[in-house]
Amino acid sequence: MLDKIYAPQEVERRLYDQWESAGAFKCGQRPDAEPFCIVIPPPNVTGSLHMGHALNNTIQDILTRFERMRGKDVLWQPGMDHAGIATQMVVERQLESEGDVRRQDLGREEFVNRVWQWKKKSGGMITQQLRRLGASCDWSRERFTMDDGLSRAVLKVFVQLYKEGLIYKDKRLVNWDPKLLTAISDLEVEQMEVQGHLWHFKYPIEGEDGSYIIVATTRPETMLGDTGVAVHPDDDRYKDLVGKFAVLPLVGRRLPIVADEYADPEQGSGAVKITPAHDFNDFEVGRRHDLKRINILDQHGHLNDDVPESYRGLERYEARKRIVEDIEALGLLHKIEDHTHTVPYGDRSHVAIEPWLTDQWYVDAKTLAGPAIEAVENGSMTFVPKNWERTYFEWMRNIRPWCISRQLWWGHRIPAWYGPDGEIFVEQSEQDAHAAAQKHYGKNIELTQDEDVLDTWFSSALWPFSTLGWPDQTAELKRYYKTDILVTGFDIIFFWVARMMMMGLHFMKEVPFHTTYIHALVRDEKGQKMSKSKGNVIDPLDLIDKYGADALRFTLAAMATQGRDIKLSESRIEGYRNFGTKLWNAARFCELNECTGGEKFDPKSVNQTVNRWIADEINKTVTAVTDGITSHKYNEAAGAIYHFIWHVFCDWYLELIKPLLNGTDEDAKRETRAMCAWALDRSLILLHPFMPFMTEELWQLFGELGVGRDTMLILASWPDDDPRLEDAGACAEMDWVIRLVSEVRSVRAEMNVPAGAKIPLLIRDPSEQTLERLERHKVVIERLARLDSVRSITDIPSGSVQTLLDEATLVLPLAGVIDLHKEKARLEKAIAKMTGEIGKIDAKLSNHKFMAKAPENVIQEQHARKTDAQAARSKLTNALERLKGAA
RNA sequence: GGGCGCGUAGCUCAGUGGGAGAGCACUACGUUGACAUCGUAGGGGUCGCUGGUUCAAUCCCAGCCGCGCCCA
Repeated sequence: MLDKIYAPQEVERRLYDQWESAGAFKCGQRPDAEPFCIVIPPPNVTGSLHMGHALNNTIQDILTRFERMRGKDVLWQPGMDHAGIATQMVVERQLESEGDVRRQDLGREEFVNRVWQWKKKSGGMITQQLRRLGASCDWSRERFTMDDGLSRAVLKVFVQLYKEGLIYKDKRLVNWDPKLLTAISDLEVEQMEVQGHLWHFKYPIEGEDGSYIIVATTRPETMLGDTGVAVHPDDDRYKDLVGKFAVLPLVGRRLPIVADEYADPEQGSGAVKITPAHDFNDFEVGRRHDLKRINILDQHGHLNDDVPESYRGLERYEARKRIVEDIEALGLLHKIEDHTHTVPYGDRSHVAIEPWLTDQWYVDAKTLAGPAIEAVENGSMTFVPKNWERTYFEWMRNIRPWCISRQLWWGHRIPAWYGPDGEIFVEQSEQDAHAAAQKHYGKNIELTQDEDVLDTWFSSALWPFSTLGWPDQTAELKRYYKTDILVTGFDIIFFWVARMMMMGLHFMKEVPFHTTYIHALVRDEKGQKMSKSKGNVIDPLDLIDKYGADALRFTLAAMATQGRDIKLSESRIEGYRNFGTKLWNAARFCELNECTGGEKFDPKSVNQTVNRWIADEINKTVTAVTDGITSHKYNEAAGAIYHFIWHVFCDWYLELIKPLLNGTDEDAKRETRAMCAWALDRSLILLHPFMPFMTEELWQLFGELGVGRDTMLILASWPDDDPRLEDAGACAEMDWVIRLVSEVRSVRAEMNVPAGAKIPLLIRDPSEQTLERLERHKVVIERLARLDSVRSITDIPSGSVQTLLDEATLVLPLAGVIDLHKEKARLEKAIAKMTGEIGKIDAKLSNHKFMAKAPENVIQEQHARKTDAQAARSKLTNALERLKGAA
């Protein structure tokens, strides 16, 4: 006997182990089958499961399990990335707390060792958490971006792109993080709006005593690096000054006054100071006018030795204060205004980023983007929902060089070696570099390797082919590339999707996946993105502990509507937990009634109307669930199986078959048991991708009760839509039964007939068909509607309540029981509703434009509706008249 | 400033060019041994506002109001 209560904690662990140890997740076991491959968006090795992962991986697992059951050779490729900055920060913090040790104290090699130790001990917690969610990844193929194989891919890609001129070293302004002491890419910078000030300084004009040009700035401290002043060429106020020089206060440097369209006449004074070494826009202006670049900051954001002595070593905000004071003391402070502007912050360090002039490595993203744009334009890769392609195009068409070097120790070290004269040798190994150097210099010479490592996303960009074995031409690479679908959130389109497209097309000559499904972001109740720093995260593991993984997964799937973010509410999860319980109890019913299957059974062979009906209903559900998943409308698929199990199978089918199961017709009993078992099995199959644990548990338990199973549910076959099971007649008939029962129940409840009381049902004006149906379903109708008899009549007893079912009038003789006032009110309400309905239809039918232009079937439909409504109203009116007569 | 999206029942959200839906919450009543994590019945919405297209608009179009996100 099934336990009274389903206990997810025990079941989930046991079944996951069973699946994994049986090799159910492994790819390559169906060599003749069509392959299906998803690569996981590699979570960060320092990370733990959050709601975004839960949604992302639930969707991937639904697809994976679905396609596996459809018979494909499925690979869900798991793994993690090494998260350069995040991981280095974690280990540095650990060293600091353990013994006040800095990484520099250990040296590079030892530090990297410690990171690997950390990874072994504490990294990758998330892969265990994904197991708790039920993720059916092929863990035997788990990869890590710092693995030997993936590192080899990184080396090969870097060297090849360098030799093709698509990677180069350049001295440019970068986004410098003065806390983490590394460059970061544009994407790792967050623009934050802050309340600041606009300081207006007077810069004296050279050789014109008492004459000034006023410049406005949000960053006074950078004035020490000014090398020019720009005004708009059309700005009449300053026309005379162009070509002259200003004198930089505090420093004394001569600043050429140049005409440049970058200067906005509306902004501030219309004149802008130019600091080419510390501002991206100024850098461009400086380049146009050949202005000097003077770097005044060190790596920590402190003033360096290229400023007047008294400012050297000052921290940037301290310097700002001092400079404003000193300018004011000189009488050169014109005014200070409040000013809201955006300031770049590091997404990891949360400190203001400095544009800083350094040597860094860049990828020529513009060139690589070409084919990646084209692949989406020509449909080789499609976004679902489609409108995300606009976002993709927008970014790709305006893409800038990608800064890939990082001043870190944890990551793929850049395979570039320098000779004593600065000559660069980029090769896949030190040995090759030496060989190249030997050739270049004609002798053996000492080389030093570049100190920097690569952006983590550089290796992630190779993920769809590096995880499959590239650069080796493995069987898996051949079989599973291109992969089928990438499932991810929109926040990662630039970071990852775009870059995988570029690298995949360049190195594999084919897109990495034909579809990118962009799912919602799981937000908090205020619609805010969940983040640790905001402290608004909901831990999915807490929800799994409380409700089970199945309930969480089902909730996420049911809410995964395209184009809308998910605001998660716990009551919804509770509701779907209850859905699981409902199924569990239905299964207990099946067990109690020996509906456990086992024999070979053809659902087309059944005779009972109720059984033909449920076969048709299941068939419809197969179609709905299959279509929902294949069209990525997971909410529709989840809704379809939910509705079937609860509101068709449990609410009606099980109730309708109770008389048969308790009856004496052995053939009908046998048939019904078999059909019921089959229907439950189908339900388990269709629900499995969403609720893998409970369905597998029931599948196996019923296998033990029946004559066993050929496979675990995870490997069972997904059904096809089967037209043979369609049965419109049975559906119409059972629909009639259901409406009859519902109608009687409704009247009883409104008339306050005690739930336990059995009453007679009389039917007037029944058609032949109605009489046949009544005869066939008499027992179940009496049972479900709590009736002691059902018969047809010609005269309506006084004091009866009447209601309508198609052509027939249902009469409940409740004299003495009914509340006349209530019944009168009920009838009047029903009549009013019909009158309203008729009025609306009449308005249409009397509109000659409607009659002239509406399609014929719509007009027919309106006529039919009017006829029905009129008939209904007339019967209701008769009933009301009779009631008045009785009173 | 540019782009994307959202305003439908008390809450969270589906949906459709021709008869307004779900889950939760709420109200009443609980029988017939699968299920109180449940059953039966019920109340509740001028589908953000204003115009337009159409025989017909909650749905398509425009504008407005409110809200969110991304990019500059």
